[in-house]
Amino acid sequence: MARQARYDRKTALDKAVGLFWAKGYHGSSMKQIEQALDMRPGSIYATFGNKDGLFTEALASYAEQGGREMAAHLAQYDSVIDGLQSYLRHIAGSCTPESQSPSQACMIVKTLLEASNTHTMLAEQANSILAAIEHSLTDLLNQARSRGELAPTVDCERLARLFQAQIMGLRAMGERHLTPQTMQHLGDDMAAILDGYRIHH
Amino acid sequence: MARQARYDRKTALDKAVGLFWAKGYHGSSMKQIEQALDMRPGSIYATFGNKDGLFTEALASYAEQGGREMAAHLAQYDSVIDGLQSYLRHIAGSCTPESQSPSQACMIVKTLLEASNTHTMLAEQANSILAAIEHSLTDLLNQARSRGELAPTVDCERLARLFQAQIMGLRAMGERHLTPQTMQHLGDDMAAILDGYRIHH
DNA sequence: TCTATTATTGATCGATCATTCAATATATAA
DNA sequence: TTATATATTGAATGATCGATCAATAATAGA
Repeated sequence: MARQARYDRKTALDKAVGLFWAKGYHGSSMKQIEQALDMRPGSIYATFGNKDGLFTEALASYAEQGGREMAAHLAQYDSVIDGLQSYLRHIAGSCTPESQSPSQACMIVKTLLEASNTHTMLAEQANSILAAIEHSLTDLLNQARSRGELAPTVDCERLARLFQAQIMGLRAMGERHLTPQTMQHLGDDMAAILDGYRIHH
Repeated sequence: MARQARYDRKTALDKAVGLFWAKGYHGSSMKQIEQALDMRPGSIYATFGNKDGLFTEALASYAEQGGREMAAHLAQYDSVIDGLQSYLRHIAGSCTPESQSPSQACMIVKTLLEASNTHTMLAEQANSILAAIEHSLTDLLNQARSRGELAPTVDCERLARLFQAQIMGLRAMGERHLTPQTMQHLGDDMAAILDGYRIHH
């Protein structure tokens, strides 16, 4: 009974992620958004409400995809710690000059830092995403401890936050455009930290 | 032979740091800058050139002050590693809700992430400041190694970058507004990383 | 006091900001 | 085909952006 939308919502969101991840909320104008999504203002506002709504959906989409990628990566390993170490090295390795991603730093962290004093709603969204990641990391580490991968004395919540902070630091360092080898070394050094929490030394 | 300036340059820069550190480059409008500095546009432009010039000077001022504070902190300790560990704990402890600083995250890192795809000049400035910090950390660690504080096999450049990444991650986590105890634990856990590089293990 | 020099002011500039909406196009149901 | 419903368009909105500059104020030397 009606005309069908020319634009696929998910495709549009992916393009929005590409722009917002690179330039941030304040750094992306509606003009640039129109260009990136190949949509006219009316369509954008009809579909996503406003710039805030589009950013919110883009950030959620980014987080979901990131979560899926991390889960897929960890699924390749029997050992949780092996998986997390490999994940750190993988992140370090993907921070190369020719990586085509819009930015090396995490979009969630970029949003948290950009919005904390300018756009409370977005900062809170970033915060709750990070809390959810922290929580699922804690679960994962608790499983690892139960399985005997980690020393029984390990505080898995603390280790989860330490790991999360490593990712933040690693990816922020990625924005410095260091050499691939330097980034790889940093990933290795961060991975080595986890060895200290394994059982048996 | 001429009228004297009503505004002290350093005082104005401190106020600019307060605003830019909190809200970032794109998040701070000239209107807000006028208010923060209690200066009218003409005076601001006559003194600092333009918004970019003011931000550049503010960032440099922030970095110098940060460098002085870190040096003062380290000077309290005979051991370099002790000093760096204490510095990590100090940062963690200052990320409390009642800390009156404009932001918990580092302004240099905030600038790097915000400007990397929107304002190349500012990103390059942030980059070179971080490179300078990395370099002086490397020097410091090399001294520590010579003094027998660190294992002879330690790669001090790598350790300097690992330490820098810890600070980035720690202060980014500070923006999450976790409890003081949680932040303190994170600082402790990061400090513990350095123990692994000491001589004797 | 007068003159030269610099600082400050604040109205104003064109550009760009996010957003709106009447007009138009396209699809489905009848 | 016709009527209905939804999607798209793009010019236009008022607000705010960073920046300018002529007018005014204040200080110094003569």
